[in-house]
Amino acid sequence: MATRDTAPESLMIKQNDDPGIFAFFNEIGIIAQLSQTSLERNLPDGLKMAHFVVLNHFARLGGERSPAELAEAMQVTRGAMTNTVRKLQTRGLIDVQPDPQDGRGKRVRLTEEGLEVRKEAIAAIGPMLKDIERQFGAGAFETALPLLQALRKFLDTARNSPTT
Amino acid sequence: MATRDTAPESLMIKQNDDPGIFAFFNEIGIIAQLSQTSLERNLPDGLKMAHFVVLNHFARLGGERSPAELAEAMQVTRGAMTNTVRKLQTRGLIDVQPDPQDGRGKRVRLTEEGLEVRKEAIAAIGPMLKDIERQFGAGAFETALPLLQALRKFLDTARNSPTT
DNA sequence: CCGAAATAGTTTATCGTTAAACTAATATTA
DNA sequence: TAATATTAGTTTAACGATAAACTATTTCGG
Repeated sequence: MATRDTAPESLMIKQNDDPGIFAFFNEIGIIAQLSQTSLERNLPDGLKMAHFVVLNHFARLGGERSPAELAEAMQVTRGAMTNTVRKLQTRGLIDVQPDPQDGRGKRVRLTEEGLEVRKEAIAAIGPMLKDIERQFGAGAFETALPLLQALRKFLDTARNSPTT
Repeated sequence: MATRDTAPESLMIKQNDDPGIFAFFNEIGIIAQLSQTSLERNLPDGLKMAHFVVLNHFARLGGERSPAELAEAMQVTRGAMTNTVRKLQTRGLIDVQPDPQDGRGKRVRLTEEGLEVRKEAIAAIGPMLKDIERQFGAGAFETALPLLQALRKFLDTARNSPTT
């Protein structure tokens, strides 16, 4: 019995140990989730963001890459990139060849069909992005970008240094 | 044969169709992923962010909630919250009772052990957050927060309106 | 040169998430 | 009040991610 069926305020925290930085990461996580699912709902052919991002990388920067380089650029594990590359290859959106210089490696590049699908994808999600831009103003995102980029680099560095 | 073994620059995009807003979402996604795995590596007992966030919610705001309310607050599906609630309950970190007012519903609240574990979690990830704060200054995150919160609300609203 | 260490990529197990189908209970309304 | 619609919560299938173990090459050092 006792007072066991209410028990709320006694379990509350009074002190402010939820600084802005935690709220910040919290929002980041939720936005990432919501924006990803929103965008994927509009992407053609059940294309996922993981795939689109690779197509986009190639389309913007050209050339060819090893899977390891792609994993580094997208900041995912190589295992994850193995899956992404396999999916894109199966769909004919990228071309994968053994690296003639290195028996362990592979070389990946965009196919014309990949470029085409990427174009469709851009067209498909463009309106949604424009919508958001209209609501917040394009400048808002460009303003926030530097902090995000710096933070990303910091986290990436921290990840590769065990005891920091 | 043809010229099929180089094929790079012809597949490049010249026009700037990668506005800041896309880079923004790109960074958001990567930061979410990196920060989540970094934080989870330090959380006690293999506690995941999904679990910690629920504990934190209760600890900060007190009271009790239905699983549906929790799902709404965390911006995940109810199916996801079903899993999270089950895990937390199994570990004794929350208490789950049938809702006496509604035969379909449940009422969830924090246990003392849940509060304790949350405290340990805060202690475990605190240094990492402090580290980041030291690098960027606490103000940087508070400055960026309003945009993120507004964007989160926008995406949440858009999600619930099919044709926007 | 040859054995050890590093590197490229794959595989397996585990996990959290969404979407959609499903059960059970409550509201609505005709 | 009886039929219908809505709501709470669960379950299943599919998917992308990490982490860690594993294979196959290449590089490096003695």
